[in-house]
Amino acid sequence: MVGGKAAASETRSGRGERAAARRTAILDAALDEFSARGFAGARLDDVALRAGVAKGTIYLHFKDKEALFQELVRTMLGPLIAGLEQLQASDLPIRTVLERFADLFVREIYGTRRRDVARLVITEGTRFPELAEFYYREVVARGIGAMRAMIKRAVARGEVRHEALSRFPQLVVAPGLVAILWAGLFDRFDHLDVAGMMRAHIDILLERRE
Amino acid sequence: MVGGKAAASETRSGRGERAAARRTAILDAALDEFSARGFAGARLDDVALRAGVAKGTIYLHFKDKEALFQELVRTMLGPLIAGLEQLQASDLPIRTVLERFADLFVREIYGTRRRDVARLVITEGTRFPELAEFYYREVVARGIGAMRAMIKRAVARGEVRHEALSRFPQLVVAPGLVAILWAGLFDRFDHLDVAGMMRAHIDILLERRE
DNA sequence: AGTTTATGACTGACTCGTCAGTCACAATCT
DNA sequence: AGATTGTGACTGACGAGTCAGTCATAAACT
Repeated sequence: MVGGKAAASETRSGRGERAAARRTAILDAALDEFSARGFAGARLDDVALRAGVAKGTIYLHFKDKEALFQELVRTMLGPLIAGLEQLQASDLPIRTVLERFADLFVREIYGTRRRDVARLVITEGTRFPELAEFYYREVVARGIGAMRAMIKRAVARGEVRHEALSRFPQLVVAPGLVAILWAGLFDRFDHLDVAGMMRAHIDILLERRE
Repeated sequence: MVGGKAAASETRSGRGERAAARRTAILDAALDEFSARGFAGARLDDVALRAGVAKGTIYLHFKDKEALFQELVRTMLGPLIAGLEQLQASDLPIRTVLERFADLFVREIYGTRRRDVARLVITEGTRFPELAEFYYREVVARGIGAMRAMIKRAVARGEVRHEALSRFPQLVVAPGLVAILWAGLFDRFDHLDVAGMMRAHIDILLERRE
């Protein structure tokens, strides 16, 4: 059992690594509990239990319940921003951009636990003005801005006929939101083919008929 | 004496009327509190205070906190269903239908407190499977069904070129959802012209360029 | 090397505020 | 009067946050 969690041999990985692993375990458990019960409904006792840690340990890593929640969102959604900036920079045909965007969404958000984090932002955002602002500044404003810039270029090139789209980039993103919420609320009654919907959406925006 | 609430056969301003007024006051107050703090975060003491009623009175009208919440949703969203059914029955051009639909949405949902109720369903739905199911059956399934039927007719008539739209009626409704969520989360940073967005959306769906 | 001392990560029983739900009594009707 | 409706102090459970104490490991010493 080399490299077992017991770590009979320590070398460089003594306390620091162990602490980081615990932090991660707590964040993982917190995501499960917050997703299932919401911020107010989640119990830190349960988070501790699920993380295999004593309740007090949580407070060694996070100031309080709210800090744990915010840290969770930042940790999960932060890395996503890079991908956004990247798309904006490129000067590809709009169809390619939108297809990549949809693909990124389905693979990196809808298909992962980030979907639950996104749902948490949506459902708890109103009660965390600070979090909503962070999310707006770091993700939404940039995303909308990038989208708007790309659409304007595409309109100028004649790739997109609907000039109004650049005034309402939200229209481009709307189906993604629906997908996230539908998954949590109604998928058990009526499964939604998200990838198919995104494809249809792009075809409509770009006026490809069938 | 069984049908208590319906028996308003007494004096014009009898007890039945007073009771109904109290019930309404409680529901109003509950909407405020649930909207502001979510289901778990709302306090019945505050609901009572806001309604100008003693806490015990709430329990004369509603079994418990959850029943109050569900009753609130049912009361506010129930009447809406009628409007939906009506649109479905008509055989108007698709553009007219969509314009009326958008108008109905902006005036009767987005512009009223029903917007908050809708947000509550979205944000709390996962924690109330029963409510989510009610909402799916009574509103979503019917709405999606009606929309699908109308789009199919429109496609057959040549009014709509995107056949895929009938497979994903969610695409038609998506901007409405975005509007509701945007209002609660980001409107203070960046105001969204909802009516304008809905108009643009319809133009895109129906391929009117500008 | 072995032995001792220092460190701080970790524990979990405890405290203390909070809040859904109750109930004995009061007010208001008929 | 009796019946109905309303009240708000009270209770019991629950859960966030604390802290005195434990123990594995690292550092210092011999």
